[in-house]
Amino acid sequence: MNSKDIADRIVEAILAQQLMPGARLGEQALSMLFDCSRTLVREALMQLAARGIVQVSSRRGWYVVQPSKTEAREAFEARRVIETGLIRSAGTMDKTTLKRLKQHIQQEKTALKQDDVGLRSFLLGDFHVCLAECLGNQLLADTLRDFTARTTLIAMLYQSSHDAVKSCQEHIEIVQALERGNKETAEQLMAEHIGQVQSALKINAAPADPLAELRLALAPMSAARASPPKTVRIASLKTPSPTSPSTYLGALL
Amino acid sequence: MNSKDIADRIVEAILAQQLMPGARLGEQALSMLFDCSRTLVREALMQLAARGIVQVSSRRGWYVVQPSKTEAREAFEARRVIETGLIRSAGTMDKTTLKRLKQHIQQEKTALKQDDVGLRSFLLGDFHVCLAECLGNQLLADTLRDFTARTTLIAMLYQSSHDAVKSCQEHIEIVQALERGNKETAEQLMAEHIGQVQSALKINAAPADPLAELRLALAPMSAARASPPKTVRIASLKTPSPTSPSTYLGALL
DNA sequence: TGCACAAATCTTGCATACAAGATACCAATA
DNA sequence: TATTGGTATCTTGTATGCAAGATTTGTGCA
Repeated sequence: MNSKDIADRIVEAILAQQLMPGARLGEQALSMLFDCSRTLVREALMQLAARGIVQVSSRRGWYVVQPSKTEAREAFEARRVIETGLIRSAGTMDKTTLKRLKQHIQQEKTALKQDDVGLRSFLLGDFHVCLAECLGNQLLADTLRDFTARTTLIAMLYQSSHDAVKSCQEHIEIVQALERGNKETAEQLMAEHIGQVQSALKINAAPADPLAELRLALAPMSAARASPPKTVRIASLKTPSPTSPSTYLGALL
Repeated sequence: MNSKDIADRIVEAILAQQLMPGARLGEQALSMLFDCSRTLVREALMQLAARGIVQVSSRRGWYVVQPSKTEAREAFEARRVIETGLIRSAGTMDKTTLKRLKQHIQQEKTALKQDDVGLRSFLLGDFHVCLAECLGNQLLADTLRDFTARTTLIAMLYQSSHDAVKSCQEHIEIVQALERGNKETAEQLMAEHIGQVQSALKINAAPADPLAELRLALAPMSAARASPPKTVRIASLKTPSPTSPSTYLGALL
């Protein structure tokens, strides 16, 4: 268990929407979880900070990033630029490569059927990384993984209403276009696909409500039952930056 | 002096061609140089490793990366994809932005006149980062800085014969096209510009020969003079991975 | 009750100590 | 001379200790 494994695990958890934006990543909690010293955890977090996945607030703690609206726009633009550009500059794809993409889509379908939300989210994002690898650029594929983690966080933060089934369908169409050798169409479809995901964001909604669950769990009763208070005071419940460590960190195991 | 400063300094030194590919970055040497403990140095190196700038060989040491031919191709393709895509997806540029770009080019010209090789190399690379910032995407600008560091290392490794004056001239033409609002031309020029830099590489030359100087300095005599030994034994001169630490690390001050 | 202030606790920041592997060096031997 | 084996040295890998700032908690007071 080295620092790279820890970093990878955290990124995976984000891609699977098991780590929310703003989630606390305490050094001690992680060191206990991965059964190692804080040193290794710190190294992993430093690497993730360099990749823009987490950030540290001095002597307060490490947190999964909460991209601002500007950062959200930039992340989607970055993905659009890279993914369409990669398709455009690609040569023709051989059979083996197409097979790999089709297999990936099969996995997506399976995850959709089984309603495995974590795996589904991971695979829908991983498709784009896989495609970049298939198009022969590992450097951009790695970059894209980080950017996809970012857009996944953005989707969680800005309450994306995007439909997973639709997303998968769009992946299918992109691969079909590539199979026909119709790169222009593929590029166009990819641009639209990313645009779809982006425009499904409620970018003006209250960003990041870590109390949503509590609110839902505690609020309703007073509304339906006897004399409700003038205003629902739940809003004033003290806001613990994230939920309890165990809730979030459990996702890493 | 925190780990970010150290990392930044190392990247700058690479962009200024003051750190060669394969250069050794000893933790102790750096900690003495920056007057801090190995801990901070390690954090910096970890961040740079995550960004693909340095790599560690287990219990042997840290080294500036030496991109393979494949990685070289990927890095140039990545830059081409990102920079042309960024121009394509950009809106119109305002006066302030154009002014900044022109100022940057003025700096390039000054460095060229003064024959300041380090500053020249840095500025020629930084132009692309600056442009990305001007086009309104900090995320891609940061990514591009790392990729530019990579291509700078590649240029050093594969003995680029590219002309700095020509490069600056191409920058001028790109900005002119942008000023005219002619994005298609700008995109085309950028693609060609990056292509020029790439094709100036001697990609099939012996990559990274730290002994080149010694070889040239010591070998010729025996060939022209009296009874030469059967084989020139220079090749068996022990190969010190890089030059002495002081030579390289001096560049960081 | 509400508020202000102080103490206790929690969390990261940084340095250092020691372990362990890799390399270089040196001597002994065929 | 060339090679082999062993030892010393160098370098990173990891854990831990302590300092210092931030936050939370608790307490006394009005």
